Amino acid sequence: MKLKKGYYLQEDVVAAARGLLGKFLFTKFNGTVTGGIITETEAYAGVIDKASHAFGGRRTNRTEIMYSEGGTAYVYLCYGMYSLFNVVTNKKDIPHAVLIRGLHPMEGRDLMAQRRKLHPDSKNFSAGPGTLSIALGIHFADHNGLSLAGPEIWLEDRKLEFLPSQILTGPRVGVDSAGKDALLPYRFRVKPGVL
DNA sequence: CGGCCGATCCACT
DNA sequence: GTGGATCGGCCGA
Repeated sequence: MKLKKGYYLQEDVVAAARGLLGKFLFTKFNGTVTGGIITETEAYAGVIDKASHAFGGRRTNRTEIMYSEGGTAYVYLCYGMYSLFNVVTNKKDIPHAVLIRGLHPMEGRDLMAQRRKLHPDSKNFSAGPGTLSIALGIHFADHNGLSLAGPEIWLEDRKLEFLPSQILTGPRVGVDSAGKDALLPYRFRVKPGVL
């Protein structure tokens, strides 16, 4: 079943990020569903987090989406060519977000492979934040600000749980310029081999 | 308006 | 292990 609104409203974005491991992420465009199990996430803790786009309470056209109510998609362009998909959490005006960094394909594998221009038997064709969005067909120009309660992009809880021993925790990727905040253990991923 | 830079990926060495 | 691709957002002038 789809994740309830209450899940997205939780105040602890780090707990939310950890909790999203094992949840399912789906997209449905042009009638075809693609998606799978979330295997890697990172928490971005809003105004007090130097690695967050909303650090210091910055509000711009781009970051405005992060101030939406939890349960909204924040999709932005990275390095000029990759759409990165985030789940906005917490109540309106608190710009928390969870970056989805890895997906284990479960449905629509053929279409996902086709979008990636890879063979369906390929491994790891949705294993990074950029490739994951390509595989799911998510694009910053089309899907930023979309509600996760809608028919195009949504998350489901299928009662898959990981043991603490199956989860790795560590510092986030690509945030070296965030000073002390770059060291925070806000990255969570399912150990290789578990799935 | 100009310049810098980024929550990345892949081909190539 | 390294560097190029590629362009919107942001900031300072």
